[in-house]
Order: sequence, then structure tokens, then C-alpha cells
Amino acid sequence: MAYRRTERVQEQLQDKRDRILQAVRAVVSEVGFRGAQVATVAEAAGVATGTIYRHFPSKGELFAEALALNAGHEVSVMQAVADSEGTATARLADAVRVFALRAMRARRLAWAMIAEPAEPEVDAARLKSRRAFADVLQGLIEDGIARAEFPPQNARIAAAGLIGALTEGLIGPLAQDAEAPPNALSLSREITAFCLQAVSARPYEESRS
Amino acid sequence: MAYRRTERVQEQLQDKRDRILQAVRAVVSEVGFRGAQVATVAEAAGVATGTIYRHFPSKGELFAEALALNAGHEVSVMQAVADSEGTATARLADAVRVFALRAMRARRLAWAMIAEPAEPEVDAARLKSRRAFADVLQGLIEDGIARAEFPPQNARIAAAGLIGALTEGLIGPLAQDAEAPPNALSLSREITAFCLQAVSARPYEESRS
DNA sequence: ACAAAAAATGAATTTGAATTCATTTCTTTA
DNA sequence: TAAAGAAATGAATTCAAATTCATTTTTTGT
Repeated sequence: MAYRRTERVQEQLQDKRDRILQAVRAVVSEVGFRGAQVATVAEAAGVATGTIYRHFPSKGELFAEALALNAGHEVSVMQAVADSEGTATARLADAVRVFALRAMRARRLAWAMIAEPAEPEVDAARLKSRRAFADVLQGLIEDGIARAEFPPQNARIAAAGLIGALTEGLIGPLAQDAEAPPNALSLSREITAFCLQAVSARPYEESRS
Repeated sequence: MAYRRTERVQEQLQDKRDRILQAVRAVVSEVGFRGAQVATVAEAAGVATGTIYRHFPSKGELFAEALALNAGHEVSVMQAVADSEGTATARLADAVRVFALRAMRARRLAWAMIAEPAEPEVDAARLKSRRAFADVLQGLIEDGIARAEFPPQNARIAAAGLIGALTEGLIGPLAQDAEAPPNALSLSREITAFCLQAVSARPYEESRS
């Protein structure tokens, strides 16, 4: 016996794997999923193309894992805000504002994480993370209803609506090339205001058919 | 001279072109942009693959034209509702409800039209149509503010928010595999309620930083 | 220092789909 | 009905990118 995987090698391997995942993040931040090629990721990670395949079975699984990692982190940030002290209204405002500010700091990445279709494995991973975001908001809305801060409403629908509004308003196609690329602070303030308004309103009676 | 393009031929050509555009619609309804291949479209249109290229310069331009055609139609339907009689509230409710019902009748197509990334030309065409949808809603919201039916608010942001909420709630990933695929009528009613609530609410003072 | 085993490499291969183009079919006019 | 020109065809080509794999480099234990 002349070789055995030592702990040191084990760590180097883990490091390299992590560096590859970070490289995906960096590349996707630049060019989104659409433009992200395995060769580019390899270069960014400082390894050969073939090395990627010694750590991940396919492009789809690599990218899906990278997405799960990043989106999972954002979800826990949002969850932490949701679990903090204060009224449901304030916590919802904060959750939305924090999400908005972080997303705007890296719009391309945020859009890729939350909306941009890619390989099927990536889409599946995003579905999970999206539902996780929605669940956090839904919990917050239900809490607000229970405390009578918001009127009774379908919390599930409202949460989906907020996710959609955030996506569209912050990082969606319409937000991409706004004539005057608005500053992150004021945009996030306006989106937050919209989101609060969206859940707080008194309900309305249907008018015509 | 032994050949000249007669009017009859001209019409046949136009017909074939239209049939190809319709075939794109049909194929995209089934498999979205992701799964739509030129060969499949050709088959659906009953022509050879090469024929597509006698009518359109590239896949991207073909698909972009098909999108512009369909989305343009939906925009004018929404505009017609927006221009009808009644309070701004009622017209907004109707515009949203009509959009929702029509979208749900063909979810895959609707999602492709409004959200699914594809070739760059397609994305560009969608940007236009999306802005057109948003403009209709924005006009309606501004009207509602002017009539004091809605509180003052950033109509542009609110319109983007409504588009996002519609996309997410009706045809977005979360709506795709809802455990019990909810019936179109009740879902559209709930989304409509959310949208009205979203613009009608009294504004809220920011809480913490 | 050497042999055994693993890991990394990157050029070559594979793959899947868009696009082309030589050939065939259809239309028109004389 | 024949020749000229268009239009349609679909198999072959091109192209871009993922994946593979024979070769090289690194690591380990004796």
C-alpha cells in the first residue's frame, strides 16, 4: 500500500470543491446562468475543465448545488429577520427591505437565483428555495393577521404576490434598464412601501363579473 | 420572362408564414421556449425545416415575432378593458381578472410569453410587451389616484408589483404544481382581490432602519 | 528514491440542435 | 407543353458547448 487519502488531501479536496462553487457564484454574477459555461467556471476556479467533473457529476448538478447554497443563505437571513422582535408589520417591512437591498447589491446574481431558468436540476433547486422564501413571508403574514395588524386574507396568495412584486420591481426585466438606474436605497424603500400596502389594505368587494 | 409572383402565390406565402407563427404558438403552449425546436415547429406547421428559413431569418427572430403577435393581442385586450366604463377600481379588477382567466386557460404559453427567457431577440420582444402590460396598469392606477379611489402612491412601482404578483401567483413556478391545482375561477378571484388590496391600502410609515 | 495510487489536466470526442444548400417540386408565361 | 424562375425539401453540415479519457503530475508509504 503506497497511497491513502490523508486528512490533508481530504481538506484540499473540500477546498477545491468549495472554490468551484464560489466560482460558479462569481461567474453567474457576471453573466447569469445563460452565459455560464463549465470552461469559464473552471478558469475562474483556477482548475482544468476536467477537474470540475471529478467533483460534480454534471453541469446541472454543480449549478443546482451552487444555487441551493446561495439561496439557502438568503432564506436564512430573511428567516432571521422574520424571527426577530417587533410587530409583524415592522418585521415584514424589514424582511422585504433586507431582501431588496441585498438583491440590489448583486442584481444579476439575484435574478439568476430567483428567476432565471437554467438546467432542469437548477430549476428544481430554485423551486425549493422560492418556496422557502414564500414560506417565510407567509408565516409573517399569518402572524400579522393573528395579531390583527393585517386584515384577514389568503396568506399564501399574498406571499406569492409579494415574491412576485419583489422579483419584478427589483430585479426583473423592467428594473434592468430603467432610464435612470434608481439608487438602491430609494427603490428598496418604494418596493417596501408597496409590499406593506399590499398586505395591509382593507379588502374590497368584487364589482362586476 | 416565364415566372412572376402572382397575387395568389403572394397569399399562399403569407398563409404559410402565418401558419408557421401559429405553429410556434402551439408548440410553445406544449413545451415552452425551452423545448421548442425549429424541427418541431416545422412539423407542426406541416412544412420542411428548411422552409422556416425561407420565411424567417433565424429561430430567434421567428420566435420573437410569434411572441410579439400573441402578447400584443393580450395587451390590447387588457387595454380595451382599461378603456371601458366604470370606476378605476372596477376597471382594474376587470383588467386583472381577464388577464388571469386568459392566462390560466393556457398557463404554459402565458408563462413563456411573460417570463420564460429564451433567445436574445425573444427576450427583447418580451421586454416591450411586458412594459406595455405595465403601462396599461400604470395608467389605470394613475387614474384611480386622480379620482381619489386609491391613495397617492408610486404608480410605476405599483404596476410592476401587480405584474409580478400576477406572474408569480398565476403562472409562476409556485403555481405550477400546487398540490391541488386550484380551479381557475377561484384562483383568479383571489389574485384579483390581492391586486386590489395592493393598490388600495393606506400607506404605512417606515418603522426601523 | 521508488512504486503505487489518486488527482488533475486539457485536447479530443460527443452531442444536440440550428442552419445551409444541392436537388426536387411547383408556378407562370409564351 | 416547355422553359424559366421560385419555392420547398430534408439530408448533410456547422457550431457551440458538455463530457470524456489517455496522459501527466502529485501524494503517500516503504
